[in-house]
Amino acid sequence: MKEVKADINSSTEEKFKEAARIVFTKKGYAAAKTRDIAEEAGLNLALLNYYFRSKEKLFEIVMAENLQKLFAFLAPILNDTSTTLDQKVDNITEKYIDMLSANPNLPLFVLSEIRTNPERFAKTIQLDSYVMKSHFMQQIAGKKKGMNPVQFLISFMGMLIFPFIIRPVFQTSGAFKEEAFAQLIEDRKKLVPHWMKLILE
Amino acid sequence: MKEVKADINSSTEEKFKEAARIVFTKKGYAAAKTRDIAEEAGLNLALLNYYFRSKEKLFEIVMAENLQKLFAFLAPILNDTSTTLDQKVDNITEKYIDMLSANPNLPLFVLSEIRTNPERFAKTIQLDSYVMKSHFMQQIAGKKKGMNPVQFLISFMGMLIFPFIIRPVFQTSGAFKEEAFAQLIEDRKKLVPHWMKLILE
DNA sequence: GTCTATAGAGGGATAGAC
DNA sequence: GTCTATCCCTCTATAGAC
Repeated sequence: MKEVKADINSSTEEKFKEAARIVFTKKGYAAAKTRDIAEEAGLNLALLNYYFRSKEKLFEIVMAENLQKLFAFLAPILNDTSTTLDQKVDNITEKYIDMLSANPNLPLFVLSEIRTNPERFAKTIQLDSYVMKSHFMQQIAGKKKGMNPVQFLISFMGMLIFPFIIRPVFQTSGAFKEEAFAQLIEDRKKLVPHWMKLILE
Repeated sequence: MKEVKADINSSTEEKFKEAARIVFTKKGYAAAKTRDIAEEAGLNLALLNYYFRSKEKLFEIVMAENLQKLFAFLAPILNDTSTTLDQKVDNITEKYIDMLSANPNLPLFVLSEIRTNPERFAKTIQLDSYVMKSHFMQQIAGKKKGMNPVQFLISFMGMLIFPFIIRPVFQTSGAFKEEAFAQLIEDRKKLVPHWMKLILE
């Protein structure tokens, strides 16, 4: 079914996946045409179906990797019983901002697709075990008695993710240059942990 | 859902616009079919083109009203020179959460469409005059010398908007019931202003 | 494995009767 | 103003040559 080539990253299959990442992320599933993807990959349209059978299948593969990027590496941090709450906040902030800086369009793309087609994700996302009942959440509950830990979680995630979501607005309105935005993001590595600790005190 | 008097709200044109709001918001521009909209409106497909000439035109009308809802009522609050910074924070929080509760899918829909087609919005959004240089931003700059007011603005907006954006994730993952989410949102009317004032101290 | 050509369905838009 | 029928282009997917 699949021929193993010398260089994985330049294989036909990988070219399609990379092109699909770009086109899907830019336009969304419905507006992305298989022709766009083939052109972006510099390859023939028929080959796309030869390798992936359908647009839908290719999308599922790309999206699975995106979800992996967004959620997977959080689990071990959230459930590390050897770190304090403050250390977790520092750690997550640093790692998440770096990851999002490398993939700035990921959050809005993933969230858009979940919104327009929730059924597709119903089985994929398992917040309950890894996040909602994590050591991290228990630490929050222990630290600040009156507070609902979910409130803190949503606020913290929002502090990290929202700037990337709102970026297109600043960009198209001309209110912000690319470099100014990058600097603003970088500054948040210090600001966000500081603020979140204020909230927890 | 909308049960107002005869004339305007039950006119054919208004039925299409209401149906378009629903279908566009649910599926996004590209995935929404004009046939879906006509069916949702309980009207004939040909009539859609008779009234709006094209799918694109109908979308522009609906989106203009959405942008109005999202941004317009902020301007007078942000530029009210008779209120303190704290009052503005309270005021915006209350009004914005109410508006978003009534239109929970609005933010993600609008942001998705801006992302997939930024050109369409380049002229529409004028952050500069009404927001970036507002009395609100000047008050922040005056209150907390070292801080970039934009950092505060993004964080504040994120605190208000992000829960609505992330909701589909909690919903599809089954981690949250509808009522639990509504309560969580309601609680934020108190929490968010409290937190934002901590950050400003 | 890679190509050209095309089948076949979907969907935006219009003609024309009433 | 509202309908039915239909045009016609676009897009996914496949057949079949090489």
